[in-house]
Amino acid sequence: MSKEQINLPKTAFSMKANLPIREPEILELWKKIDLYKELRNSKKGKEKFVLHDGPPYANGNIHMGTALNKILKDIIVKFHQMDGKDSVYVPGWDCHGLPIEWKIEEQYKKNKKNKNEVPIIEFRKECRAFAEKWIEIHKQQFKRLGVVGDWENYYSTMSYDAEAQIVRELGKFLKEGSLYRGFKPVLWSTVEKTALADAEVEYQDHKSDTIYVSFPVKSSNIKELDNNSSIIIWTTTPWTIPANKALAYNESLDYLLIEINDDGDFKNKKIVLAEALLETTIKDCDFKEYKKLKKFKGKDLKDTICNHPFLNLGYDYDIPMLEARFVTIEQGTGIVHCAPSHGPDDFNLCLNNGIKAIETVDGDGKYTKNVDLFEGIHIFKANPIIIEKLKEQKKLLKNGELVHSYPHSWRSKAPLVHRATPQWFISMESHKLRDKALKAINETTFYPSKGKERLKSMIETRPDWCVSRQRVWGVPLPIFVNKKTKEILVEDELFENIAKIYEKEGSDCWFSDDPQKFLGKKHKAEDFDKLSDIVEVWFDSGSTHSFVLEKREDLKWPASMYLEGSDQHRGWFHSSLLESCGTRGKAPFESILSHGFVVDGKGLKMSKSLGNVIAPEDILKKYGADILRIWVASSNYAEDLRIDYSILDQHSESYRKIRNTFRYLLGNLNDKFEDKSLEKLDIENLPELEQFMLHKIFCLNNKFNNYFKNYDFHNLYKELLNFCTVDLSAFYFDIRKDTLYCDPVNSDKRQSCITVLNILLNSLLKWFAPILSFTTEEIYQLVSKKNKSIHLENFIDFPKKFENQNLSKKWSELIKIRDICNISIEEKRASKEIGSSLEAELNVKFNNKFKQIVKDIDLSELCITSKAEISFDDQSDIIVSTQKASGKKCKVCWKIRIDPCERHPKCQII
RNA sequence: GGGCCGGUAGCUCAGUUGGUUAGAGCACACCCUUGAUAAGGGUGGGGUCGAAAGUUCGAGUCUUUCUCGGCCCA
Repeated sequence: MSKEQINLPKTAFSMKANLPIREPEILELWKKIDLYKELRNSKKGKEKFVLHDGPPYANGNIHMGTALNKILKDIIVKFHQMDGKDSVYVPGWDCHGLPIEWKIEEQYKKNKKNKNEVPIIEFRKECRAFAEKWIEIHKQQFKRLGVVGDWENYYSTMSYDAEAQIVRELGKFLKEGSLYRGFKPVLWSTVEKTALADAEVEYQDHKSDTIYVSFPVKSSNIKELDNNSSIIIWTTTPWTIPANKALAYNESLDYLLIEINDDGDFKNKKIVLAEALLETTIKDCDFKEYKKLKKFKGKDLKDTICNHPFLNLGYDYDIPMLEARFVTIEQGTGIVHCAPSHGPDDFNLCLNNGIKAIETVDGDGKYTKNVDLFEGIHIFKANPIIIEKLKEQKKLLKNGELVHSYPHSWRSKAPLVHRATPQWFISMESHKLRDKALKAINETTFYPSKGKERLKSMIETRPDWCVSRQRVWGVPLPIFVNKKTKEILVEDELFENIAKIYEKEGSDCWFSDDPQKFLGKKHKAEDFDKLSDIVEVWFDSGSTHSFVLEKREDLKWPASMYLEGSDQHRGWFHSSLLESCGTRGKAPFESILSHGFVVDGKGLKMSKSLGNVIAPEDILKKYGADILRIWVASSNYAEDLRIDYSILDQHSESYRKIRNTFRYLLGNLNDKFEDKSLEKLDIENLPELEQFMLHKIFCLNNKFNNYFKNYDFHNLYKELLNFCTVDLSAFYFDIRKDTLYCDPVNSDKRQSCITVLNILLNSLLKWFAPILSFTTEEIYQLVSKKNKSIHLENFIDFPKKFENQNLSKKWSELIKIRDICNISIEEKRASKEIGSSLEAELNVKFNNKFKQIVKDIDLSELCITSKAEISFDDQSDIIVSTQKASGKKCKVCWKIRIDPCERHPKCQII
């Protein structure tokens, strides 16, 4: 009979979430109402927030890193939308490039098809289809995470518009003159006359000539290094000596200056070599008599200049000594001869020191006219000639042979060489690109702030940007070279003409159609060589700001934010910055947010061999997207993010707490939510506890805003979760159960509580919506008809009158008193004298100083006991004693009373 | 191998300019409740702050070395 007299919670919102089943239904709803369109309509004309999507590569299923990235983006986009902005999100994909080419080639190999027999056009079509297929798969996977965006009008780097604009962008660099032709070494087969990719290289044993060569010192900061001294190098490629441009040492190694006393070319000469390699070198060179003159650190070699061993044969340029970490004491002399045209290390070291590579060997393997004395000689026949010349110049200490692992062509099995081939570079210096980029970095906000230094130090030290690739799946470099003058054709009309053609039919035609089509009427095709290189893919994605942000009406340039993993400091952040600074003098972003990598529960990276890989799909099936979204929100993205099933289990526990908080609210509101005006609320007539809760809401909202402004989600989430747990569940909800269940439905006190529950429901729904996108929608659909979706709502602006610092201070004290009482109650519970706190009666003796605080407070209500007697004196602070409450238990409110229950006088039982 | 970043309770995270016995939530243990019930409440245990050395009256906070991990580069 008593059950009918109380107001128990009732709601259609189930305790069990069943997210893997329910979330797809919510996705259907969003599709049905066209949520993205609704979002745009709802904020038409409002200030825009544009998070520009860094395009993932359209290849392979998404992994945890991708999921993290997309969810983080979605959370931020939704926050700004609810903050009143038009927060536009256009997803994109990166489509060109080698990995897709490889995938298609793999398919060819499987089907015994020869790539060289397939027309480029056909090959490229297959690449395009492959990318398209993955875009569709990715789309579904991203949507399932709850990511809301313009999925119908996504962008891709292979769209005709994109390819056209990339040509225009390159045109800008060409016109400016900062895009120049240089040379860079690639692995080259002189048999097939082609460059080889890493995958086409096999390592086999090969017999090489070895030589020890002396480079006479021209000048040095080490005074003992006079004109009678030489630097000694060792190499297995004598034919690269004519291409030598520098010597490399390691600053942390110890070096020796020794004098040779044996008869021969080096009698009484001084030579330099690494101390650790003295013995092997002396032995190899058959020296018997020598003496050590000086020992010094590698760093002392700084600024030393040498002469080329062929100085007297016209090689009269300086050979600087450069510091390089790749110099080791494994073999040789601890000093490495550098031919920038014939080795990647050499090339990079020289490039960083302003020494450019030139074309020294042609496609057949013969020295070019750039090589004095040896022009026309094939490099594989050059070694004996070079060795002979070195002997003649008295620069050869010793020659020999060595069998070692060496790269060969997988097809012809011929040994390969590093050969400098023509490549296209964007200069960091010629038009002050580096300075512009560094300035732009200073004007950008970084989350976390350490990203700024990271990007800056990369830009400070990076060499010129090589943008050409000898592959086929990409945007062709729009370059014609005059056959006679070797000049590049740089004309706006040309670039615009090519761009217009690409806009219509894409860039495939570059490889198939008559070059005259691109040149127009002004030039004759037969006068020009048309390049077949393509643009490296980082230029593609670095240009997205130009064909997405600038071109689309719904976006803005620069973007409000770029958000990617921290590896993109070297990648997309970097290339976008350079492209934009080169063409527009400014960064294409106002802020950069970078996040760490997903690692396993122990902090190790995920790998198949460790067996610690978790796929987003597994999580969606077992937990649902909202749990994954909680994981994103609660992790500190400034560092690496750990995930395993125990971590996810923990987050599902938190989710249940949050879900039950909502369930309590909904149950007591009987699913009848009323969006009451906060301004009109008569706060002063509410009970103090309700006033205190409004104050709590107000403060939490302030914190919420601050955390949100700093994109500090893990603290924001923690704050929300603690609010649910500490302030609501264990405090307010627990205390107010009595009122909600047992007071008359329309009593002022109960109605005041209902008002606060309404406000709480509304607040929590909105605070959580960007994170718990599905669950908040589920609830919103249940209780609100105002909008079609929770995501169309705005955050609440709480009136200042909610704030009440004095009351807050008072209630903080009361909570401390409550804690003390609880300890006392617990003692009686432990000794089995009482069970429920309602079986307890408190006697609290306060110091007089508490009089003000406790004056109008019902301690029994605060501590959920049946009775509380208080008294005051001047002794100690607070003394609580608990005893079993005497009397009868009211059948309705379960309070134990000697007198009849004032609320339910007829329901007393024993 | 080099550069950068990081290591605080089982987990996710706080710890201002060095200043009392290092905090929160979750998890765990025990107890209560059975009118939020595959829920809810109470109490409690748990950390040589990655390791060592140093600076200091005093170090989770500063310095050095080492170690483990991550990203980038070679």
